[in-house]
Amino acid sequence: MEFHYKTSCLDLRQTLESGQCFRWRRLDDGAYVGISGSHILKIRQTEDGAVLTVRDEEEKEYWLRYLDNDTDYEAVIGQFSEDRILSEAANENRGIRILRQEPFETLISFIISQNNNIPRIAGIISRLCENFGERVSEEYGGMYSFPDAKRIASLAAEDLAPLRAGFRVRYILDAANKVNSGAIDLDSIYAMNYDEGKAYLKTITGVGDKVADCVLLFAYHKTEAFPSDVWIKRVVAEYYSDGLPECMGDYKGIAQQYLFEYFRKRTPEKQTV
DNA sequence: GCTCAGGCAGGCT
DNA sequence: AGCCTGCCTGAG
Repeated sequence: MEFHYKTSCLDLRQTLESGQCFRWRRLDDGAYVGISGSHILKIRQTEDGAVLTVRDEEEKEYWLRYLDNDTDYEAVIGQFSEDRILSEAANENRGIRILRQEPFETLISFIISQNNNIPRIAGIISRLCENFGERVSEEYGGMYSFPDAKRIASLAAEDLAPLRAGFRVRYILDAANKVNSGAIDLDSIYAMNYDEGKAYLKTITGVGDKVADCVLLFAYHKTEAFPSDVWIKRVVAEYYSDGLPECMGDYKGIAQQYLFEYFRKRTPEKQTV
């Protein structure tokens, strides 16, 4: 079925190519195809929102949640208007959504992201899914699920060599083992506050402040998280050395995404694409 | 050869 | 607590 999702503040390119997710593919006609869990979506931009191609009503609801339909982005952007730079960044990138992704996939993806660049991160994740995920659909040349913790925990470091993930392999295995054994219960993090969730995630080897913040923001939608990467550190050092503006409130994570895009666009020589 | 990529662990002070 | 340093891999 096709569902016409009428909404503001949803730009597929800004959202799906923002670096918060790594598995969306852009088709020749401009539409995007993605998979999350066992859910598959084809989505195409329209003037007033997007058209979703899904199997049934239940799938539609899954994807609306994934796309963070419940957050009022207009209101958040309005709140940001008190800070000139943030306001400009937000308005220029008003189509960005903070996705609600699957926790385990998000955890592994951002462990892989450390000291790495986006094309390579996407390549490693793609090889992980093709080698160890399940081929859940023959559409679009074959769609693979993200392997679950049990599957990855069953592997040895040498099995993961084809990923070419380097020193991150032992982190991937530690995370999968902790989740598989129950030492880490990812579902329990939904009910935790930001500080609790961060401390909990950091008990996984290979998860530091940055990775924990990305997981809390892009999987659990804890918008207080402000992932501080090399780009944002430069921005904060130059414009917010006295502290982040009050108007960010509990939406620091959304502000971070706007600022990240805004400044990344303005330093093309640093881009790796 | 070199540096850098949306960092982190481990060791040091 | 805060500062180093090394790290797989591949592109420029």
